[in-house]
Amino acid sequence: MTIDSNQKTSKFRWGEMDEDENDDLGFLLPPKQVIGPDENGLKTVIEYKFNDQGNKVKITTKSRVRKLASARLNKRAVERRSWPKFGDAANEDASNHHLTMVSTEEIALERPRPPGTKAEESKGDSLSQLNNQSAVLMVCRICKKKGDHWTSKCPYKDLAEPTDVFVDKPPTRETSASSGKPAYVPPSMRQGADKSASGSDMRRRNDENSVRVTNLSEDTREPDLMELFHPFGAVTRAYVAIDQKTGVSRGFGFVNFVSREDAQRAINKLNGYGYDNLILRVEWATPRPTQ
DNA sequence: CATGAGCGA
Repeated sequence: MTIDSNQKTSKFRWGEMDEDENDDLGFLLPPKQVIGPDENGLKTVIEYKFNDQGNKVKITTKSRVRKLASARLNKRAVERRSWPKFGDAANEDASNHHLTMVSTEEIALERPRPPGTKAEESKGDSLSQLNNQSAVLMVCRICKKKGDHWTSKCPYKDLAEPTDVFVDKPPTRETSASSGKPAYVPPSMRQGADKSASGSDMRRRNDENSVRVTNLSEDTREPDLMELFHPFGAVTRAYVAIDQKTGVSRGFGFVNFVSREDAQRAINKLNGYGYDNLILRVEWATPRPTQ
């Protein structure tokens, strides 16, 4: 056995068999030529190889270079060369122009966090200032106490005497003292208005047709629910319950439909439906106690 | 397994 054949055996690799064979005899072939790309973006490559019969063949490959895109890319790449080095590269030898390196810097990613929690410690002062401001703005309309609670939370809410604020006593169509013009009365409050139809029920949020979805994967968000449910009909709301402490999904949510029929069809179709490797449970939600 | 947040002067 010669030294040559030993070397050949040691560097033999199945995947590169053809290339290796050509490499061995490559010195017999003319060198590879690359011409262009020319003004039309046409690039020509001429190379020589031995075919299966051991005959020398010339291979000419023409390819079109995307002129505009490459020009644009090059311009931006050239621009980047003038940037000052940053990160770990800033400490490297400036004469090393072709520096590519793996950074060992620690880059802190911003994690999802529960709403209302501080992003950074330094913002504590401005946050408490903000709280103080809203406490001053908070004045209960029933007991007039400032900075303690909103009207809806007033301890005297149920036994409070009627306030001077218009609540359920519509002004009649009489002349307003200040302007001399008739005071505006909304149509639903005018005499003879159909109280049952529009009016008070209209401005209540429609939380009917509320569908509860459980067994959601942790990374399912409201847009995903929307996408999943809106083919069944108009969706007024998609909600995913988020854990207040950790900020991650609690694995269930709600979807509200305009029409009860659409909601029922969604339940029929999507209950037991496989989504993100989990089997969804979709059923009617029991209405929330505080609505 | 499991039933929602925040609004507001």
